[in-house]
Amino acid sequence: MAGRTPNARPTLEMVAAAAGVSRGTASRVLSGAHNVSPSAVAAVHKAASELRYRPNLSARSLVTGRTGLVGLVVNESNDHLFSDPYFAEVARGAHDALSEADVAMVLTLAGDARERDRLIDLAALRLDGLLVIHGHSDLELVRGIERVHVPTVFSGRVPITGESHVWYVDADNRGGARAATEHLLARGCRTVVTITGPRDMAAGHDRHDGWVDAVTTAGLPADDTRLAVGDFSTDSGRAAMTDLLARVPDLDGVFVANDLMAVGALAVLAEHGRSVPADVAVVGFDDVEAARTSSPSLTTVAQPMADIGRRMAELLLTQLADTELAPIHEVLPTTLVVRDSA
Amino acid sequence: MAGRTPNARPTLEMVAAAAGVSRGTASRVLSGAHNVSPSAVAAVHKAASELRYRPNLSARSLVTGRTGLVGLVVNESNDHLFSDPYFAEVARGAHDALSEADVAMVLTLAGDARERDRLIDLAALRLDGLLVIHGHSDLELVRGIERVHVPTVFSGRVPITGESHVWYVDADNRGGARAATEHLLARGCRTVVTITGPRDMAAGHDRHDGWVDAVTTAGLPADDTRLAVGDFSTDSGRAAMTDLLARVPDLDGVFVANDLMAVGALAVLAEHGRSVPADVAVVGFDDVEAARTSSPSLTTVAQPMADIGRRMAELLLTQLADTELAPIHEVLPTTLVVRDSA
DNA sequence: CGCGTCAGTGGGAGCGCTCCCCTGGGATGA
DNA sequence: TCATCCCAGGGGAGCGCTCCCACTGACGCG
Repeated sequence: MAGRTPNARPTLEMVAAAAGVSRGTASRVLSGAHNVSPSAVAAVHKAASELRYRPNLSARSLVTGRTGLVGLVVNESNDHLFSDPYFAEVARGAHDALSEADVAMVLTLAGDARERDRLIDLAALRLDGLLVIHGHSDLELVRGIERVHVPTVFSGRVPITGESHVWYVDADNRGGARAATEHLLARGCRTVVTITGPRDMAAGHDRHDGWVDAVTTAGLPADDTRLAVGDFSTDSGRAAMTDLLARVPDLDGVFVANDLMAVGALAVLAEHGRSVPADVAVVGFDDVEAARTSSPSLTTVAQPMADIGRRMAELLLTQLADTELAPIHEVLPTTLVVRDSA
Repeated sequence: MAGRTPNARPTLEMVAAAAGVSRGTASRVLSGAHNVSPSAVAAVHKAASELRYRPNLSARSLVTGRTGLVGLVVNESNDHLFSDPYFAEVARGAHDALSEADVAMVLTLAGDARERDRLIDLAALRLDGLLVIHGHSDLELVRGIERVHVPTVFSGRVPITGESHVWYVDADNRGGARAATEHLLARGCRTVVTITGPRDMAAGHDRHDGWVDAVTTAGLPADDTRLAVGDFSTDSGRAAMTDLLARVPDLDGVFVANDLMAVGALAVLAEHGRSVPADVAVVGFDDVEAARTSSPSLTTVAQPMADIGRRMAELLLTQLADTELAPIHEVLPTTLVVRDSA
């Protein structure tokens, strides 16, 4: 009685029968009609919608070799990056671009080695491509992905030497940092220090370079005595600012490599009685919510996060369409958002 | 020359041949060996690993009717919930439980009607089940999902009347709110007001009820004059607190339905010269990062977010294994975390 | 010693689709 | 008028797998 398929989903065969054409013709109609008469097209569409036909994607995949599935990989061990607006925005941008192409996004974590291996397995098994939100540089991950030959686009520059087929989309971290620092200089700051991110993250590295660019161009010193290293967290920003205040008491401008650390720096500055921006001007990076709500509100560098995600998805689609393509590296512009802190 | 499959992936057939058994036997071995001799098991495993065999999941799905794909649905229109720790933690818990069962998680947004329809389409098309992180109650979404008969588990109570097959996992919002309010009462607060969340979110509704429970049990008034409604954002917490201070000047305890609003309330209290907790004691809900870093640090109700995700996944897996099961509603306990604000 | 039983195995059928080759017939050109 | 071309459409093959049924041979029991 109650078989395994009480009301079995209609198949292409049934649609074809209802439309009075063959399965082949119905297939042609349903996947971008070529060489089909208008009457057949109409009949098939009518039958399909009447029967509420939905193609069986497994069957399609079996023959096309495509799954229509793309992995969204986050390589952070804990949930910091995961609950981060950067992740959220990039994911949303990617989601939008992908869903327009009828591709679904599989969320995968690759924080530790076990998760990484599982991901690579999964990718080889059923994913057409990978979108990797690449926090700290994870060479193991890059190598693992290359080994299984799955088309991939990274967010953030991937610092690989040698012949590598890595595609990526990044914000212009260096240019943004340079612009931020130049803004400080233009305000009249003469002792511009920086709080950088971790060295093993391309974003941290590049933003540091941008600061160096601007400071040296202005003929000022950009050595390590004018710099403190944080880890992109608010607490590390506090610590770095405290450290810098002790080492460079006459500082009058700070470029902080992200907003969270900048908020920490702002708090320390206030505790030390330094008025912002009168005594010390501060510029952050990212333009997250906290930049608007801090006091004073934070001048910062905005990066087009949703666009990064969207562009990653588009490049992946391109790569999927032509696997032989040479790697593309795309750098998206940043914009300085001037608020009260500088 | 360069055909479409330069080095074609090995098939089960090839593994079977290499192991000297039939395809049927190889299949049996690879999917939980039953009635297979130890020697055959060993031979198949050896051949499979030597050939680096990976089953074609599309082929498997085609015959089993299962895709091994579960949708993770977020029904917020913007990225607020999406970048929220609640989402991050629930997603992580679900991810862990699911990946242990070799099920992948497809991230899907269902903020507006278009996205919702697309999701329902997608679900009917290729998803075995759905995990819905249900912010505001979206009846359209619930109905749409029921229509396509896809097993689903919601996060958060789903307030549906009538016969409905909804499964959900929720935190004990009402009990947590009651405990929070009782804590305020136990400290000696006599005029305990509340800032609630939106009425159309079950969490907002239930936390309000918990406050009512505790306040009325203490023989105190719990009417609408002692309450202000926010939308779970920091700004709305500020507004609500300002409003309450004007309407109930002698208030000495505030139960705020989430931490973000509580942080806003704390700021307003400070601006009005009310010392926390000496003049006014404040308790929040959620135990997010901000609760630890606010000043004073926030006493709050922690909910087991990762467990909610994990449990949702487990219930979905149960449901997948036996579709006839009656709906399960699970409520997970919360814990009061006492810090400085109360 | 013959029969039934049962673990172990082989292999056919078939999931629903796309691809591709083939046919039929109308339009075209000689 | 007849050969040629081409466009629509039909339908077989086959993707890689699981399911199931039938078969084999070893074993136990009457």
